[in-house]
Amino acid sequence: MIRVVLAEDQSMVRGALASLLGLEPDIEVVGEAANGDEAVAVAEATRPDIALLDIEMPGRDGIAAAEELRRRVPGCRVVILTTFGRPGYLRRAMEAGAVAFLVKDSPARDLAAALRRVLRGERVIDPGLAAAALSAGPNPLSPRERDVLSAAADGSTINDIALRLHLSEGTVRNYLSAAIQKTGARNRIEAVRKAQAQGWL
Amino acid sequence: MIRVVLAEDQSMVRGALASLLGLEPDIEVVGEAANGDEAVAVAEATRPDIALLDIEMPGRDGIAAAEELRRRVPGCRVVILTTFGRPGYLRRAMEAGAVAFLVKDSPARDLAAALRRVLRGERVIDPGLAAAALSAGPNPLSPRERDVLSAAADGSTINDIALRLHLSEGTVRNYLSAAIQKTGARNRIEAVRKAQAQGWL
DNA sequence: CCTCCGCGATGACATATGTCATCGCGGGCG
DNA sequence: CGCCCGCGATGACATATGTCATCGCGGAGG
Repeated sequence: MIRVVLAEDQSMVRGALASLLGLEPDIEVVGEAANGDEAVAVAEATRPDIALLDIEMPGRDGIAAAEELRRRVPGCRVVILTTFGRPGYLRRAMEAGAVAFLVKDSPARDLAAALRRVLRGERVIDPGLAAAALSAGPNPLSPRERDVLSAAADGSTINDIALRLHLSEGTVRNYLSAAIQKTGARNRIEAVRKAQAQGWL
Repeated sequence: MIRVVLAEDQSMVRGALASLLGLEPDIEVVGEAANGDEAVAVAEATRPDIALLDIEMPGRDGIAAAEELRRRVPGCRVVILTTFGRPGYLRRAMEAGAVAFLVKDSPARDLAAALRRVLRGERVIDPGLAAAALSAGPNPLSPRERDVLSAAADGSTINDIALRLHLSEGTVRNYLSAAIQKTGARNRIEAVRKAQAQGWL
């Protein structure tokens, strides 16, 4: 039996995925979690073969959970299952020790097949996505540029960001300007959207 | 048997939901669709008791599909199942003829229960969400203000929007200014986010 | 009939934003 | 050691954005 822990914040989707995996005779869902912290705790308690993690979750996200799991539950292989095939997500997931990266709009039947391949020691990554991640290159934003761009995402004004990050307004403008250049955008909104599409935030 | 057509764009989630419903002895998934147009076509062909529709789908969305279904397949009851419990979505779904509105982060076991209640003629709506929709009031944005705000969502500049909508720059600024006032925002980005959170776009 | 409201536009104005040059500090690296 | 790079800052400048007053048109409704 392949023992799986499932982490996904939307309960209905989580329950549905559990039922999908339950159809397979050789797969057993031994634990469920609604966020990254729960996922680590449940995996420590149940020692599954595979942790199937969503990325977008409140609190600790799936990628951070993957890093933690590598340390705390070494025998557990991490599979990322996410809505968005952002190149940056794939890169970060691999760096965090994931062995497979699946997107939710591939066919349902692929899921069980991927888990079996993972248990045989294979890595499972969509070839097109892998190519996109490689051709897109690494994240060009410096840590501080990322902070500022993230802070700008919700419509905050320069002043808000400066106060929140304890920076001068001019500095914020400079970082924002740099981020706009590096993303090839024309203003901060485009920069935020492009960076998010790449998984750089 | 309750005969259900399922529309959801992410195939893995769609397959998982189908398997979840398949566990119920009195429910049968008789058709699946990946977008609103397919949903209408499949429902016309299979005449299900219930159409279970996601809102966010490419092409015709779940709400537009609900309207179409009311005309084309009158016996079919529409249930909306969506990620976001935005007040404006609920309102629009009800106006489009939906009889139930479920959010994906309620427990998986609620889904089948809701479908049974719907078949008994009940409406199923989360009380808290209903209250939020009523207290938020109707969409205060005029159709044109919505157009302009939507066009601004991707980081387009005033000039881009003016060209795209065949308006003068000043007019675009005026509409944008009005939308900012009505949403209580401080700039267009906040206005876009607030309007989206309410389901006004 | 008159009024209100949405649509579309113009002009003027005050700020906010984006860009650039330039500075100092400090850590890593050949 | 000298160089580069990230961080933080300042000042100046050109645009972009947001606000306001005001106009005309046309349809809906008291």
